[in-house]
Amino acid sequence: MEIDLNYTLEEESECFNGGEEKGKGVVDVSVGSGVSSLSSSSSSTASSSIYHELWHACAGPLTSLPKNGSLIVYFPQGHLEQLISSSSSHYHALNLPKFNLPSQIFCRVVDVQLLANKENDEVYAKVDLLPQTALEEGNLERYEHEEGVDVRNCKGRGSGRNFTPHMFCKTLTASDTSSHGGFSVPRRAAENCFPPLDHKQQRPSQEIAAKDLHGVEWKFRHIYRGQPRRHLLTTGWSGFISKKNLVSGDAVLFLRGEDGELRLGIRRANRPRNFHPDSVLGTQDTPLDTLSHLAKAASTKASFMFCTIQVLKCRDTPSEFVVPYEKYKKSIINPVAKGMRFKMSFKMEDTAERRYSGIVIGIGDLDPYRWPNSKWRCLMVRWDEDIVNDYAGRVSPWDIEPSSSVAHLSGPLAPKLKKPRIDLPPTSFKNPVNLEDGSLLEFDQYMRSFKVLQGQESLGFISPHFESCEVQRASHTGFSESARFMKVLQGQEIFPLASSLHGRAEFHLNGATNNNLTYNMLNMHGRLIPPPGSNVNAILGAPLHEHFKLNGGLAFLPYLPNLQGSIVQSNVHFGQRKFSAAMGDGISDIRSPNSHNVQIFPYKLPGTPTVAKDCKENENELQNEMKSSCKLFGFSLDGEIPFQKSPSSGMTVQKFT
Amino acid sequence: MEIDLNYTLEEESECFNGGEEKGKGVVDVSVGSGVSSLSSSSSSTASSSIYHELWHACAGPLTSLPKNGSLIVYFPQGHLEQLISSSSSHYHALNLPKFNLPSQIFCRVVDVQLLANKENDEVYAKVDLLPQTALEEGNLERYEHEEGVDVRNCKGRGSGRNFTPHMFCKTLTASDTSSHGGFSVPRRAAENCFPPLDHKQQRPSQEIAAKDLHGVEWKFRHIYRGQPRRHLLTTGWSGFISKKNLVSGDAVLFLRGEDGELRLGIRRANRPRNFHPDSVLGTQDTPLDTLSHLAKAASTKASFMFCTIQVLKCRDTPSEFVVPYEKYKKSIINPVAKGMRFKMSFKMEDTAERRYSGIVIGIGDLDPYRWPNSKWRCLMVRWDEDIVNDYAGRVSPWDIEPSSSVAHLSGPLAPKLKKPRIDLPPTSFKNPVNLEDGSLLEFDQYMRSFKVLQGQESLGFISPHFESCEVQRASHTGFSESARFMKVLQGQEIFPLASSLHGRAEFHLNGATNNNLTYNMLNMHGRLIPPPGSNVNAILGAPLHEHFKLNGGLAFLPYLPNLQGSIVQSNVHFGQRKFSAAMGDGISDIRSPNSHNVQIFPYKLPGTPTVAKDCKENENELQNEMKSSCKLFGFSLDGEIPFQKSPSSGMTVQKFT
DNA sequence: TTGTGGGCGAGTCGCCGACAA
DNA sequence: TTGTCGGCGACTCGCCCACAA
Repeated sequence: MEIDLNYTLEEESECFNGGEEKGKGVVDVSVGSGVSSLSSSSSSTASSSIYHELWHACAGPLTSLPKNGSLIVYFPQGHLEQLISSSSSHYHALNLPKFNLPSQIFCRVVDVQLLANKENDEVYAKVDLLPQTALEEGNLERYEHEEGVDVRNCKGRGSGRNFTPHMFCKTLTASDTSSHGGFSVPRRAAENCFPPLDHKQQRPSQEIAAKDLHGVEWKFRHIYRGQPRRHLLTTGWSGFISKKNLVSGDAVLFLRGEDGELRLGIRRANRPRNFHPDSVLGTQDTPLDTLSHLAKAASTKASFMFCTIQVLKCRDTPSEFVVPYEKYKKSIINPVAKGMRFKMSFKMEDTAERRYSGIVIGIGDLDPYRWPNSKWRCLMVRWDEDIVNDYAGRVSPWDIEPSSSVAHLSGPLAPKLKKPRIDLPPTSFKNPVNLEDGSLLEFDQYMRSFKVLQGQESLGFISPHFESCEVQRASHTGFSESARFMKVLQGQEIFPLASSLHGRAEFHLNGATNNNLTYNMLNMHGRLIPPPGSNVNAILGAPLHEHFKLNGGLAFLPYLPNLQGSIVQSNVHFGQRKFSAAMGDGISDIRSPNSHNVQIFPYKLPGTPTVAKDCKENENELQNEMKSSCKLFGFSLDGEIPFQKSPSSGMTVQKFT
Repeated sequence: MEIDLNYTLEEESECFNGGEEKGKGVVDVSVGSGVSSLSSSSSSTASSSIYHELWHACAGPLTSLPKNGSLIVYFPQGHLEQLISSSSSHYHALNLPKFNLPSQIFCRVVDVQLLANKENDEVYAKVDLLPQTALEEGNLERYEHEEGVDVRNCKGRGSGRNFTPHMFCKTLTASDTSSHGGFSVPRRAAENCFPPLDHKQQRPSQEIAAKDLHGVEWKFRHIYRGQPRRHLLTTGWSGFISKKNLVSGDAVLFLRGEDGELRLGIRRANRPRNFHPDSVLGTQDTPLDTLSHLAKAASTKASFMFCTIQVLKCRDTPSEFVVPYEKYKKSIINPVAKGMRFKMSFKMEDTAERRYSGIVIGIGDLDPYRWPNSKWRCLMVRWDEDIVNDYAGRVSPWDIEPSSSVAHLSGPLAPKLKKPRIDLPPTSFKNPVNLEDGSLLEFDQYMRSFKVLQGQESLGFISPHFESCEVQRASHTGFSESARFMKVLQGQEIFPLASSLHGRAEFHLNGATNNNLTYNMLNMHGRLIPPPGSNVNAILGAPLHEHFKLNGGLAFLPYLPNLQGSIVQSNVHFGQRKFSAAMGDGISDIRSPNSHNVQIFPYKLPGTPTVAKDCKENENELQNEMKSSCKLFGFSLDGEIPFQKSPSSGMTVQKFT
């Protein structure tokens, strides 16, 4: 007899989309004696336990959560960093106001809830924190058995070899996700997790039902057929695939509870974030919410504080802004010094643990404007090996274990400085991070060596129009962040002069004819460098006549999607003259780099009243200015500069097509 | 010969979804000599003009825009109000920080751009404003021909009767939007707008192509067939419908330019906003962006300011926060006084204009915390007729025309006060706004009459536990806003004691046994009232044993989706005791009112250390407290109070199912 | 003149075993 | 043991007209 599940599935899907009758939208599994509001009939503790397991299975092996009741140190800065990197890119750290929050807050964890995003099934945790206002750093009595972090490992991933007998997790194949057929269940998995079939029948089949993290029940037809015989999920499967937006490479997992109840979850492949930029907006928490939330809690001295932690599966976005107090304390007791060598271990996706070593090359604030004197990622480090994750440039003191041997910066690095084997000419200098011997240079050392190589120290390189800025710090970190810029340049001729400076970022751009142009860009808060983890699809310093149609004086303004919505002031030194420009929120769409609509309002000299007043004048002046400057610096511009603009809106940068 | 457009349409749709090759994502039609970046071959002015028309056709007849070059007064407060009401409900006015911006800024309009949302084709305008810092109110010379607002009317809507010969607009029928067939083109429309068919053929057909606001070209097969003959769009149509998410009731419009170029636009039916709460998040502008933008502009005294105006089609969400200077000036010169009668005209959807009259019953700040001394909607008014739009309770001085006859409040209203024919007992008092004679009472008058009716002024009504609050204002406005609460109560027994007060909102709840309970609720900023235009799906004052399973002491906490994410502190007077509770961001999902997950942290008395510390204690105390209080006020609770909670997270309110 | 519905051909979905990795 | 493919039945989409409002 064939089982037709189509009708019931139709019902299910309606429920998932907008209905409210079955289950709660958000699963609430309190870690303590919490009641899972999804448990319908069976014992509440058993139900709670299987959800707990399902949640951790979905979260993956890398997830660590603070322990209920433990003392922790909470870093709002890190929290916001995570929120910003995970939420829509409309938010940018630089756009957030300064809230005058303490950079660290001592708290007790009073509740941990395991939740799941209703839109995309992404798991996250909500942690309620109770500030310990009476506690100051250090005068807190040692808490017995203070472990602070509750680590649960999900056993393995990928096909086969699951040591938890009642669970399996399979990475979806192309066949599994195609519209041509169903889901091929691994034999062992079906035998362990699904109810036994009646093998007396010729093609044994049954209906199986499994609830997801939201309590929504999914029904599938489970059949054992084919030659050779195999387990398949057929009817109902394609609906599941499309509703959950699963693609090959994602994984599904099934769990069987003690009572035989089936649960299923999904774990998406590590696709680039913002893959569906609009659908990820459905998250409940925005950086603004969190900030104002915290600010209010702080300003009113509320006894309770709420803090939602989004657990991310992406390895290089650490969610470690809730640090066990003991761990924090240890790192404070043994302060880290510049030049200190250290080790740090990373858990890998495959449950392995890798240890890397490195050296502390500086100590200082990540964001001195908003979070002065913060310990969050205050250590600038250089790794002995290449590391591409978010710990690349900066770590927090509690992340690392100091090594016994303390090296001085001038020691092991000096030899490298003496013989920098850089033989690339500057115009084709594509990747200055990885030098020939695979090592990394201190930034200023690199710069010096570079200048020596160029033999240009007194020539055009530091030309009269170069306004040297107060380099408060020029470190490997800065350099690494510059390298991020460079990574996306795709062969364009540009190299960083200095970056990650407090107050300003300087780029030294290479013109088409090997003449230099100093580009000085800073936003209202004095920082340009995108926050760690963000991708910059920047087009920096494209030669004027090659990539852009020049509609104004500032066609080389970079396209920085991360700055969308922020006000950026750029001061451009062009020849002897200095141009200032304010770039507004005109960058229209992240997903269409070709269609950015940057509005530039040039005002040639300080004091020039307005552009709107009389643009015609400025336009002509700018025209001449441009031409003479270009000539001065060796740009050859064929014919007239196409100088089109609307009279009142300044100028428009358009990509040349 | 049959024309197969499927392939080309496939191409189109790809372009629309993510491609970047064709056209700009956002149409830029500068009002001045701006260049439409969509114009490809034809004369730029003609192309610009037809886009201008298309934009206005899509915007509808109610849209008014500030004129380029004109002087205006800009009200950030109104701007935010509009942004908040149009964007996702994650934002709430009360969550926004105080930015210390001036409530009004004198500006010159330096550019107006007509734009369209890429996600949903919603039209909006971007207006660049240049603050006139030198100008103070009044010392600005009169500007010649200062009209300030550019009103363009889109001719009509709905089927038929279009007076613009080269354009038509048709509301889609069920057949038009079903997957069963194509689009039935009105005869006149096809003849006027589409290229003529070759009627010598038996079934004349052609391919027509039209560009939408984004410059994306849509191709359709246009055929003249059937018995009787009619014009149809077939191949290509269903793709358009599904890509644009059109449903029956929405409208499409076609425009033919001078050169024969076809354009098409859509105008969606006035569905309730937030119909697709997640997809509307795709808008570019968030309240935060705007606020920080403005704050920065103000703090850095930038010469330029950007201001994006989202033009809304919904009639009762005015976008009039950009006011022509002359209009503003007039309203200042002739100040409005309390008691003054006035007229005000509303443009209707059908191009008609209706005039309403009313009386000014008060003058004062809408939001004294953030925008003190603002003229934005500072007039509290009562209308002679029922008005349900956003002007119901408050208008701005420039919205109204003062009538010649100035009436005093005590005059015409006194008779009504003397004989309030209210004969509804308080327990069944469902709708106090519309009294029997259809008129409205002043709030305090209403309250007085009510008390007289009750004969309770010295009894339980103002009971010992009622903590009278500083009623800074009790006006019709306040009352009207309370009425909004009431509108959604659906027969529950509740009436407002006072609301829209500065600093707090008070509700007097009716218990099941006709005993009173004072519920005093305020958020951290001292305001509870939702912003105008928001819908409150509140469940206020539901009798304890009837609608809720009581898991804690505060089961009657209202469900207020608009407060999602905000911290609300509620002080509940229950018997002689006062309970305080902080409600966090636990309300989990707007769309599932049954699944709200309010977390309440009760602290019975000020000074009780924490809940987390030892909940058991408080739990028992609360149990007893609850019981005796209930007894005191005549609630009958059957058996034990089901007192379930997780030990550390306080209490949970669950809807009884 | 135009909205709705039945007829019906073409395309897609999804269940099946064959075959091979 | 299980991923992919061809075969093929069932279903839906969408073009056509009839019919009626």
